[in-house]
Amino acid sequence: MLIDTKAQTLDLQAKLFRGLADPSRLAILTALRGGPLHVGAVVGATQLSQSNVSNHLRCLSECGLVQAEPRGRFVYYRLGDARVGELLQLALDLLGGVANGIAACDRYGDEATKPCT
Amino acid sequence: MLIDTKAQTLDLQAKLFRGLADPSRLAILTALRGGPLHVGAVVGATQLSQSNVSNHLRCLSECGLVQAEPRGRFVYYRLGDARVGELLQLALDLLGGVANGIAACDRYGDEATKPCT
DNA sequence: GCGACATATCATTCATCGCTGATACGAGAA
DNA sequence: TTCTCGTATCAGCGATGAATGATATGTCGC
Repeated sequence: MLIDTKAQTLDLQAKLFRGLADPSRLAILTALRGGPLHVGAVVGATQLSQSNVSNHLRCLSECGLVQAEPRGRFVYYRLGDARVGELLQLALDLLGGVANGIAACDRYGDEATKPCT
Repeated sequence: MLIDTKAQTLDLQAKLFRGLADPSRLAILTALRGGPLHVGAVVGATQLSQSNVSNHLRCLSECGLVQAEPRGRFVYYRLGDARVGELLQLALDLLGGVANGIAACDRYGDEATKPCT
C-alpha cells in the first residue's frame, strides 16, 4: 500500500543501520574496505571466532552489504556497494564531531566506554 | 592506550549506528530534518507515545545527534549536526540499491518485512 | 496560589540479538 | 577413496534494548 511506504522505509532504514550497529560487523566491513578477503583472512583480521564471522557474513551477504565469491575451497567476500564504504566513512567523520557525546551516552552498549555516573 | 584505538573507534561507530538503528528514532530524526520541533510536534509527527519520544530524545540529545533548546514551557529539538542528515540520506540512497536484500534479511527486526522462507 | 499543560523520569515487561561450542558440508590433495 | 582443511549451520545461553503506564517536575495563565 502506498500510504504505508513511509513506515516501511523507516523500517528498512533501521534494518540497514542495525546491520552496521555491531562492532563485529563493523570490523568485518572495515576489513573488507581494503579489498576482498576470504573468511579465514577476515577471522585473522578481526580476532573473531570462525563461526561468529561466518554468521555475520551470511547476514551481511543476504542483506547485500557484502558479496560472496566462491573460489576453490575459499570464499572471498567484498563490499556489496561502494556506498557501504561511504556510509562507514561518513560515520567516522561524524564521530570526529560528536564522539564525546556518543561516548557519554549510557543508553546503549558501552563495552569499550565507561558508563556515565 | 593507543593500541586499542581501533577497537574503541569500532565501538563508538557501532554505538552511533545503534542510535540510528530504530524506526522510532529514525522517524524522530527524519521529522527533525524539516526543522526544529517541540516534543509535542514530534509526537504528532511520529505517532509515538509521549514518554517514548521523550526517552528517545534524551538519548539522541546526550549522544549529540540532536540539540535541545528550551523555549518557554516547550522544548525545541533540532538535528545536532548536518552530517546526521547526510547519513540518513546516504542510507536512503543505499536502500535504493540493496533494498531488496535488506528486506530479505531475516536476521534482524522484520516488523514490516516478511521473513524469508 | 491554583489548575492546566508540556516534558521528563522510572520500573517493569517483553522481545531480540550476539556469542559460543559442537557439528555438518564440500572441495581439494595425497 | 580417504584425509584434511575451509566454511556453513544449529541450539542454547546471556545480555541488551524498546515500549508501556504511572508519576514527578516545571512552567504558564487565571
